Amino acid sequence: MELSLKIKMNEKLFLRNPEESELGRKIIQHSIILIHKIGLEAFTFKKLAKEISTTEAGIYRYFENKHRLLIYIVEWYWSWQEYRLIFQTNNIKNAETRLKKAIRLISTPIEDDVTTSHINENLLYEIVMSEGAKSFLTKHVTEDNKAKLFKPYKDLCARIAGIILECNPKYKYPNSLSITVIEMAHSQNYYAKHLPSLTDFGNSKDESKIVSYLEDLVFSSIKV
Amino acid sequence: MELSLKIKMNEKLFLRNPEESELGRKIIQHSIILIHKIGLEAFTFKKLAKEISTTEAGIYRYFENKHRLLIYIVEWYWSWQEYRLIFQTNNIKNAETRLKKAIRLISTPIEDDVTTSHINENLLYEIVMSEGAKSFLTKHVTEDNKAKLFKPYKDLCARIAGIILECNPKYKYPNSLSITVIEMAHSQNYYAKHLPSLTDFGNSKDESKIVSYLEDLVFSSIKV
DNA sequence: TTTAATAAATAGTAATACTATCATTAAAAA
DNA sequence: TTTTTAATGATAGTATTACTATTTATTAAA
Repeated sequence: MELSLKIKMNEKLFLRNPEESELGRKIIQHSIILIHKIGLEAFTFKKLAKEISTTEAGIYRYFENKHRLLIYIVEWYWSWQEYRLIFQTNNIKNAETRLKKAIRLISTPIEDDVTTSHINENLLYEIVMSEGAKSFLTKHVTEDNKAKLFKPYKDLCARIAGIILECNPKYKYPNSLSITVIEMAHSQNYYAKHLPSLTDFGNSKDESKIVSYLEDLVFSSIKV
Repeated sequence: MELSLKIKMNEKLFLRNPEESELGRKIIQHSIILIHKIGLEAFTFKKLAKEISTTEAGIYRYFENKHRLLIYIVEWYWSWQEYRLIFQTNNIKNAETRLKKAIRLISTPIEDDVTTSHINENLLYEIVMSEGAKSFLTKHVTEDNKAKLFKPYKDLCARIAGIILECNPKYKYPNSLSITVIEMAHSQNYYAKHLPSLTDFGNSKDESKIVSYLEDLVFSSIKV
């Protein structure tokens, strides 16, 4: 059996669906590679076009601008994470076990669980870590939010918040705690790598310590 | 008695010290106003120059580029926060009381405690909330970090981590918890304002709820 | 086969992010 | 007082970015 995961993205994110053509998929694939390599600031449609032997205008036919493309790949990532979470916690009755699994999943990227064709989830994880926040830290968040562009992110947050509530129905801040864990899972990894004195994980790259920290944080808070 | 707080900034941040001239102070003052108004992306030295009736080249004599200017104002803010923390927790013996004070301080901006001349701390707080992370989310973090540009941020983190350790010397993640609180103090406020479903604070703008959440988070973790 | 739609290639524009030059003014040193 | 220095101001110029528009080529349906 050969599986191919296809995530349906919000149509407002693109002008032409990149999943439906060879060029479109190449745009996604190589924008991930290129943003990872040179960073969002230096990334331009012209450079991307060169990489995949098309023209700048060719890419503009798919995406309005690079910020929309960023939201596209970041939200694709969150959808993918929610899918992984659903898949991997399926059939686990115990809410605490599921919560632990969730924490582990969002803190440690690799473990390729499904072949998602042209998208390199590892690079994408690092992009989300270092560029992800930029997708909503703009003057037009409110509009973008109204257009439901951040739905996957909010869905994942709500799902983990749901598990938190299952563990302790009386806990008062499930959403805030959920987003705290999601954010910290990424930013603690970023700090460990680039600004280690902001963490207690040295340069050890030891992700299991980050998992321990987040588990401790969450389970202390909800007191189970 | 008239006090005027002057924070000494890392010299690598500027080409000419903006604190030492009328023009320099105007650059700082109006860059805060303008970034707050139109956002970092739309902010340019040309527009700033127009605001303060000087030329683009005039601003380039003070700052290499807008990213350095961003780091300057963001790190000024962290220095100012550390100053406030030291000042306001002075003479408080009890570590827990100090920690609570610290949480309250970084979560609620206003309470003008000192007249810092040309800098509007309120606007600055909102800039740090929405643009602050961009100062280190770049491809050149490592260099910038080596140049000690982020020292004020790291100092504040270390100071709060210190208080955490005073409360519980055995707690294993003082730095991570400290930076979690600092970050969340800002991003939960940002979410409450722009993406409320990611928090439990509705649109109520009720900062005291954020304080309660963060207090709960911290004191549950360190278990005192 | 013609026509209509789709995509690719080329060209062009306004704005951005700078750098360089030179003139003016004001303050400090000789 | 004159001279020197330093800061500012004014002007111009460049490469790149972020687009838009037009034309040309390709393919698909009538």
